Amino acid sequence: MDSGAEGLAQVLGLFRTRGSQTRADVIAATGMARSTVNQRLEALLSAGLLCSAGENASTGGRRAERFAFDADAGRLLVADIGASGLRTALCDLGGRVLAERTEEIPVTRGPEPVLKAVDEHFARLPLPRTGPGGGPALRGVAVSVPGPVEFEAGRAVSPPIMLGWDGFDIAGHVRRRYGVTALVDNDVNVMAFGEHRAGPPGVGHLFMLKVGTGVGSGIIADGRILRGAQGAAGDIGHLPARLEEPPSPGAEPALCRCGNVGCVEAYAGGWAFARDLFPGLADEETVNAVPEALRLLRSGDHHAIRLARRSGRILGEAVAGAVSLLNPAVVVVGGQFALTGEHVLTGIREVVYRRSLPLATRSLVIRPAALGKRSGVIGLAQQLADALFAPSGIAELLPRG
Amino acid sequence: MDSGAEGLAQVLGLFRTRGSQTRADVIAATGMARSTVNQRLEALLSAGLLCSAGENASTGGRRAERFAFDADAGRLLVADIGASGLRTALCDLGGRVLAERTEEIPVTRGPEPVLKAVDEHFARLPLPRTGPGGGPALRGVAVSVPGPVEFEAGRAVSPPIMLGWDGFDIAGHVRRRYGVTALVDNDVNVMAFGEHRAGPPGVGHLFMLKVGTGVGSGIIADGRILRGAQGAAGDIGHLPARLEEPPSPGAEPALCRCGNVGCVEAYAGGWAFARDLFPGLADEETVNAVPEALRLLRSGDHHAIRLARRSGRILGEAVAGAVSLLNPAVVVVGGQFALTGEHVLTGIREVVYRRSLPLATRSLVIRPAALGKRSGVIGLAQQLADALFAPSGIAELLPRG
DNA sequence: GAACTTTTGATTGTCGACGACCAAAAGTAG
DNA sequence: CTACTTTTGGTCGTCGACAATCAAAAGTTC
Repeated sequence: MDSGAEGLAQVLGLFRTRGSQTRADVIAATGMARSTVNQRLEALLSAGLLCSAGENASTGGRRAERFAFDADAGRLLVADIGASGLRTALCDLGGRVLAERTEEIPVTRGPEPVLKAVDEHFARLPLPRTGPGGGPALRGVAVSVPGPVEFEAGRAVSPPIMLGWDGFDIAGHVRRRYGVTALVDNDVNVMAFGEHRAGPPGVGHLFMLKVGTGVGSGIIADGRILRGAQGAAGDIGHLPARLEEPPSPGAEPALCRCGNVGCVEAYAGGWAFARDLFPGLADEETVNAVPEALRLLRSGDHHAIRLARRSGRILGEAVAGAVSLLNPAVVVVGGQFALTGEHVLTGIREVVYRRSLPLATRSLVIRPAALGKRSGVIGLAQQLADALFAPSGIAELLPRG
Repeated sequence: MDSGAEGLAQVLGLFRTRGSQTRADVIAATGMARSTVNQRLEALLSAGLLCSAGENASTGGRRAERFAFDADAGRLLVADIGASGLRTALCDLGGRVLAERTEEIPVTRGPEPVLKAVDEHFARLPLPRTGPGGGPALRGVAVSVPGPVEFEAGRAVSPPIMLGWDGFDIAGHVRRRYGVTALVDNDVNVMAFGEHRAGPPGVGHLFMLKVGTGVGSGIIADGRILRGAQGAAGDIGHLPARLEEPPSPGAEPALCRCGNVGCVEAYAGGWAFARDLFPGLADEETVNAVPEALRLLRSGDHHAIRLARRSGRILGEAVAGAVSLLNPAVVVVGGQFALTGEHVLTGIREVVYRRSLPLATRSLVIRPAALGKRSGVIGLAQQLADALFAPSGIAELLPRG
């Protein structure tokens, strides 16, 4: 029954994280006996999860054979559902994007229409029709949504901006439709995970800030996603904002779409940026005006730049708090608004390095998302691959039960 | 070499967390074979780590024998070093305090004098002179300090308020002196751990706020202490404070002892409370005036109560941020200032329930430290016991290597 | 007291991981 | 070509975990 699933996962994990390895490398890294390593390698090779990868240069004798994880042994479908848009991708098992599609669709339409759109994307992505000999098979599907997720159950819980999604069993929906492993997570969590994996190994503590239409964050602590008791961790966007100038007398604090007032998002999110850039806009119009606002920012409009920089500083205040609390090694900034020019990032840096404590900032790196707009889909694929290749799931991938 | 250390630790862990168990319980919980369970139990019994604990009521046949972790199989010495005081304890292996001592001594004296004071405490605690037949042996020593700690190395790093401790190898010092396992951690981390273990099982996410002379916090995420990249996580005390009233024009933001201005601690910590309660006090005197200020608060002085309540609200603003970010299941409030009456706690509750998001607060519990002033020492003992009984360390506790 | 339950102790054979050993393969240095 | 290195593939005995079995011990119910 067990038959070394633990060891199989350990060996496979080695190849997934460290790339190609020789037998001797595996023995040194795992501490397993040579005979055991050979057994595991043979099993993984015959399952098609490993492949030969050339030979080492000789060090005086016979050259050592290298093996590598075969990312082409299967395919993953992922859907990164944002507040206002959708990005889907076909990935290999290593999390590389082979093909992708995007679409503008507000998540507020509700689960059925949005997941139907996802299905259409998946149908049009060039997934090889999964036959026994017809190319790599589909191994799993992963979906992220812009709100809290009860991770084990794969369902959305009390999402503030996802009308109609509360309690919807997303994982069940997907699993029924595609008959493979399904995974659901929060959108910023998966971005954080993607950036974490893309970064240098050994960095276990990462803070991801997403500044798109709204503002959210994801936390990697000790290499794992920090979800909190109800899966609601990382909600930095609805913290009360600290403003640089004292509010002018009589001015009311900004109303936020979460129903509260004075949230970070209500001053520094993408929609707040559009609202401030185009005064007099109706409330319903601000969200739709975000793309236009970003165009203006990209074109170098001075007023837009000033506003973006100010957003960055307001965000910086919140991030500085998170840095003091979590002491991450790196802060990654992503999302459409933050990735439009360097203005938001500059504002964030300005405040964080001034505000946070010396020990926490001494070697702190604040950088834009290395994966750009693909942080989410890549993070989804990485997390899904982790789930597939965990000791509990690895048995299914081997032949003969 | 290995000989089932993994399994031994697993079985022992079962008894440590769930109390007394029968053989059948262990088999059900671990999934190990009966023969294996018997082997492990025999080993642990002969090592004196388990003991017999009566029998079950019969369910129709022979009564099942119960076994329990024998907390008296060894002793632990722990020292909880705070900013202004020291609390040491002799504990059993279950973390129960058998004897304790306290002393007022400022940590700023430096490592040698303070650790010498710890040694004197240890010498006076009724530790049975550890002989082969002379009572339970000393198994480990643990120390906590009020500043960031590089946990693996067991040394203090860049502590803001611990002059002269930077880089001091506390664990090495202790290990050399007592020749047993030594563990060093941050004071609030160990309090968080103690409260976490004392609370109901299954609560993996806890936020600990300590309000004593200063202000600090400790984070339990997924059942483990969150330390951050440099061991500096949890520094809530030196976040910029959000004040309820707009600062009066011309008023300068409060100077903090960390060198910055406007920190939470500079408005809501114990020394700030003393400063505001006794205006005109010299800077050097405020810290020493804290006990007197707490006496006044305890006596029901109206002004003191108002100030304490205000401190609570300022702390609440910071805690609300942490709650949104971390989504803990419970917030525990400890420290001398917070434990003097309910005033500070009331202020915190007032703000957190108003400020934080519905999902995060729906089932959030905010409670005072269940272990009172002993959170620290008990947390130290618990953590030390965990380290001793981990798979890597369990071999040393068994006879015959 | 007899029949039935349940726990416990002891034995045995199977299987997988390990480590030691040997021999073949592949290459380098002279 | 020869001697030496290094990797690889295989065999084999040992040991620990497991599962199955049997028998004794302890207790309940009738």
